[in-house]
Amino acid sequence: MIINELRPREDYIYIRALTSIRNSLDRLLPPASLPREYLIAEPPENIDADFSYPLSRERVALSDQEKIAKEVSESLSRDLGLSATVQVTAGYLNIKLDSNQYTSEFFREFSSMGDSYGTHGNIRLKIVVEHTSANPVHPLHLGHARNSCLGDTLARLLRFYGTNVETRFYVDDVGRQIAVLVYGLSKLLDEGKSIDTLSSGWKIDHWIGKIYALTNLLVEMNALKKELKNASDEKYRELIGKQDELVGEIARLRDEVPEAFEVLSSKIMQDEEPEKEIARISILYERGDRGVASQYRHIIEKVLQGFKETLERMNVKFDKWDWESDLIWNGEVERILSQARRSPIFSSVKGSEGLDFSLIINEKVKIELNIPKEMEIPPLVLKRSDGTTLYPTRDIAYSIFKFKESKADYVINVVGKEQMLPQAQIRLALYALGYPDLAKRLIHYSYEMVNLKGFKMSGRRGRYITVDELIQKAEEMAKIELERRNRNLDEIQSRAISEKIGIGAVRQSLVSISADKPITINLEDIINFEKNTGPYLQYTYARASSLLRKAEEKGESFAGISEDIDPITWRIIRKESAFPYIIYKSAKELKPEILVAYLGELAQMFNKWYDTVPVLSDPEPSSRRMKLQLVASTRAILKNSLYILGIEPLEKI
RNA sequence: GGGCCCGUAGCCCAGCCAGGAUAGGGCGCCAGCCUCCUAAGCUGGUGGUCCGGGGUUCAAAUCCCCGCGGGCCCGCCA
Repeated sequence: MIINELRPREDYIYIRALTSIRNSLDRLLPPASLPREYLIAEPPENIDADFSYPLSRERVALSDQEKIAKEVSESLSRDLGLSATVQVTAGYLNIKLDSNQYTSEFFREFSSMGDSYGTHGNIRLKIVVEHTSANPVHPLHLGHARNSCLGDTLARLLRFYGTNVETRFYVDDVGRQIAVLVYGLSKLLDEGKSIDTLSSGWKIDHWIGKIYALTNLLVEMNALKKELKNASDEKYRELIGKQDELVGEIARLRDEVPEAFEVLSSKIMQDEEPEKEIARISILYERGDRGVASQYRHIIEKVLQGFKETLERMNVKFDKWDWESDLIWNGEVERILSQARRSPIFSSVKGSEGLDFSLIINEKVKIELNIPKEMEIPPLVLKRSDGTTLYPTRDIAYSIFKFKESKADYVINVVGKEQMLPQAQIRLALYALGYPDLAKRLIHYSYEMVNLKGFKMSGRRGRYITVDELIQKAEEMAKIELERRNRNLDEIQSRAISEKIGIGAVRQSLVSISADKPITINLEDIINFEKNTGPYLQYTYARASSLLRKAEEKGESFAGISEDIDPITWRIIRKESAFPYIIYKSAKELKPEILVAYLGELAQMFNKWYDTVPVLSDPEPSSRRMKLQLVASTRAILKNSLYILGIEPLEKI
């Protein structure tokens, strides 16, 4: 999963050095099967060098090794005007750069680029990131938190890199789930009250989540009761067990929304065939029935309002909100269906209209569309027998819409791993229906599930931890930690800071783990404030900021570098000069965790340096000025990175 | 039954794509550091059959094969 078009900007010193070394190796060595820059790395700490390359893998004669060392050194001097001593030790080419020359070049480019340090210019590439897209039937929960943080961070990262990014939220308002909610809610609204009145005291999406879950459970109960009537003895026992479970779930919700429960339970349990009614509503909505549509939209807008509040707290914003139903009403979905009917892979699947991919699928197609070799793709049913559409059908239309409407080069769908198969089917459908290029540029950015220890989450049953609860918990913990330090902050300041720290903790932790690892957490784990966390970065930033504030007050200058650069300082400078490369790499590979890991290392180096090296009290002016420049560059890198992570920098903590 | 992913210290994770120097961080635990720029910090110590077994290679946590354990998917749900 990479964005192939992204290239590193060639005028950063770190990237120039890397390129120069790679070029000289390529000149003297036989062609390699992979770009040699991948293997040019920082050596272990006990080796006194800045870059190294494992020459032993190249099987070159000893005499040639010397020649290579000489060429690498000469080319660095020629290409960058940088003196370097290059030696071969233990099969490694070890390159040691002139730290003074390198440092002054680093500071020069840093000061000339200012706030944009680390970007790669404006790339003519449009990327759509669709993420979160939660069903508007319950509040955002832990799984969505991971989705939102990943999606939003990817969008910010690509934007910072220099591509043109548009974020989109798909309002999934068609299908059974939402119809269940409308069915239940309409029973309550029949009494003549408004949603706002009924939900008073609740955050609207939280209340609606309860109503949805309760409706679902009562509908299930209704069906179960009927099944019980004509069940055999053996079956009866099994169903009774299931009933007990349902009763437990319902009782839990009854206690939370007692008034709604009274109305819903009597009405739904009396209903002869709730499923029929749910299907009827759903069909009417797809047809665009005015009454039903206004009812639907009214309810969904309420839930979206709740989503927006939560997302705003997390610093997540969307450029566009797309309604699934619009794609049906404006004929986009019907167009897909008629294209499908004309396609050679159109077939009858279990008596319904569908696509049979077995006719087009082969190894080449699988590779092109990023589908695993061994994966079997079952046929895709496009329509229910009642004539309504299925989600993948609508999503085919939506995929094309995203490409067309945004004039996108890539569309990234941040969607759970469990939807791997339908996502693959959508790519195949695009491929088969005449959009092979779009199919190749539709990326399923998949992430694994988030679970709570000892707790099975279920939206349908109303069992989940909401993002709002998560955030609140994080903020409370941050506040306690903040106030324990005895700062004289008033309540307003204290709350403002702890909100930002709480979000920092949550956002950093959710993107620091690779997306393909399942997360099982307890709330205390996700929120911590020590090393390698969002708050640690915010703290480091605040430290750097206040140092610079003090320096400015004293009228210090930030120019010039000192004669001798000590090893700790040199390490940080090298690290900081790699920042643009890290941005390039994490953007190209769509891996924010690369950036996060880098930031943890940088912050740690800086804190270590900060503790050992006096800055403001350094009596030597040139050394003091260089140190201040280093603090400034650290601060700038942290600032840009925190922006990418959607975490607010704090000037003071 | 088939597929995808994960398995690295008591716990959480990076490294795997692109094989290379004694396998890195963090948490925890133990011992230190605030008359000095923010102690959400810093220093030192503790802790590893890289799930197991084969294979390829000068060299395997990394590549291949066979297993084991866990998660998810295989619906006219999304």
